[in-house]
Amino acid sequence: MAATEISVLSEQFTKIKELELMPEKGLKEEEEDGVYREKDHRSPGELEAECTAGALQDSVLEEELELVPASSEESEKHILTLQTAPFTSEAFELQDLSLLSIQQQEGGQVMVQQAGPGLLWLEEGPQQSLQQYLAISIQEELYSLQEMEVLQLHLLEDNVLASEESKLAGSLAESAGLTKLQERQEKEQLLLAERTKEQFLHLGAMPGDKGSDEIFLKISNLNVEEQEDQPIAVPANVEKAKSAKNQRQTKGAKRTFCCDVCVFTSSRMSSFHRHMKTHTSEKPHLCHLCLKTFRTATLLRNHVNTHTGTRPYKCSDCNMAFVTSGELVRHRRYKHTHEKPFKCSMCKYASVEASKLKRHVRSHTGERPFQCCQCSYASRDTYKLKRHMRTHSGEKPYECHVCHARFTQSGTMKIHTQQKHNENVPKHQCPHCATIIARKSDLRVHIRNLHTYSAAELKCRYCSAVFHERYALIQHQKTHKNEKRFKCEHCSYACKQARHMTAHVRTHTGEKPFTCLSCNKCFRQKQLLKVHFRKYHDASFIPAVYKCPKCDKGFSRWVSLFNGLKPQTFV
DNA sequence: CTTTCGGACGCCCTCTGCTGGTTTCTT
DNA sequence: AAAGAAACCAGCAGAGGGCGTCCGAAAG
Repeated sequence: MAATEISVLSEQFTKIKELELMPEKGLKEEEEDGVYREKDHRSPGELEAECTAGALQDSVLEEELELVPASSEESEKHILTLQTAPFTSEAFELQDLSLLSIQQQEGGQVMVQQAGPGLLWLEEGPQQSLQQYLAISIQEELYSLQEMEVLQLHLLEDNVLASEESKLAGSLAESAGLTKLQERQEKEQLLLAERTKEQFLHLGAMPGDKGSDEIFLKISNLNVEEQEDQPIAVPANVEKAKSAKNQRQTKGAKRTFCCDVCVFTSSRMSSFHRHMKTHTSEKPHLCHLCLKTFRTATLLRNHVNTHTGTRPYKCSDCNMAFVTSGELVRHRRYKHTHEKPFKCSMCKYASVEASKLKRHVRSHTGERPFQCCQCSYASRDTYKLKRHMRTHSGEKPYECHVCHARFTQSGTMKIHTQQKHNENVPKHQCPHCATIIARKSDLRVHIRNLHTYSAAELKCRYCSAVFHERYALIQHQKTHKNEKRFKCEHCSYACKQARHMTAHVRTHTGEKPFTCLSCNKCFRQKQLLKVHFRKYHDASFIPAVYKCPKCDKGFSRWVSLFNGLKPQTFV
């Protein structure tokens, strides 16, 4: 590793050494909860064998862990392989791991506890000292647990660092799927390691108790020099983590090949090799049209079909055609046979695809796994969350082709276009009255407001009639519309409006509430006062004069002029 | 080794329905 | 002119259909 990198990492380690020592709590918990109960009676060698239950486990040279970095020579380099396994706590995330400390137990086992950000601490027990600590720096990224298995870890131990070479060798060492290429690289790295007399530490992780976020790392040294002719086996399988007993493999027993990158296991070597290819980026099949590469010839052929438009699987009932037979079968279920093999146990829903049933079941369970990162909204599927995110981004991807108004959802735009720019707009007739409403949802509001039975009595404003439906009340009140329902108590006068009756009643009472501020003269109506004020007190007021076109005589009111002309034909 | 098949995931679409602000009509 | 009611309208979310693609297991 370059000197500059060393200096940077040394600085980092300087900070690490300033941290408080971890308490022994982790050790005690471990003893109490019995996580290591099964292992306690075993020798370190057995423990290591348990860890190396991969295909090539027998070749691993075991060595009891030495976790005293201070005793290491300054030139010594380490490779730590972090072995992960499925955890009982689903909430476990790697960022938690990056906060862990590692406490060493007998036999090279270590317990992991919360420590400081980005650091892994190795403790050795009661006799703690800074010299006895290891710190592992994790690159500044988030990793899945699977990724952790191939993660390069820098072991910071005063001046001791993991080298780039160590990283490569470590990656190889942890890989149980040994392709030829990997094997070749491995040998090269082993030779390299031998030259530099590297010491390999193997760090295996195991799950803690149920519900616990703890993981347990098991560390052993791998002496490269002593296994140079043997492939490095790495504790790889997941079953080991689940049940130690099941992992033990004896001669003659059927072997299980376990992928250390994912949870895949197989009893057949060929299947295992085929699976391991999925973890490589090798895509030897090239599309000569777009230069895209594919892992298998079948995938390439299907892809080329998308270029050529070749869809060999044609539906006999419609014009649709598909690249694969599976697509055709599914299409026929959707469109023609309507076969729906996936049935909901809680309702009558059935679907063509399992994923649709899974999505549907969430409407029963209320599960909303897709949480918006900007608000409290969570959706039941990815599409709804994506659609919801437009409310935050303001994105309006749908544009009306006529008026160019933009919309967040296609359906909103569709109804806009239909009702704003189409002539043949479908209308919705209210089943209870003659009202026609453009939108079905608004018709529903109309029915809710006007045609829903009301327990409370709805009384007519003008008579004693009572109704239980708003629409009936309104219709009834309209019957009062043209009748002169305001009748004078003192004479036969009747009118349509209350304000007219108010003014009329004053003719009986003599009330004149409108007083001129200039001459104190009183009037029954506001309008009369207004006319009076203009005529007698407003100097700027110019009265209108209506002249007769025949004799040129002037009148102050149009009506007077009109009456004067009445006997004649007025044009 | 290739093909077939089914499962799974993702993307996009439509239909539906509710809500609240705005506009129009009525009184 | 003002107030209230009803219709209009856009925004938004729920539910589900349909298809493209990838993958692994099994069969040929």
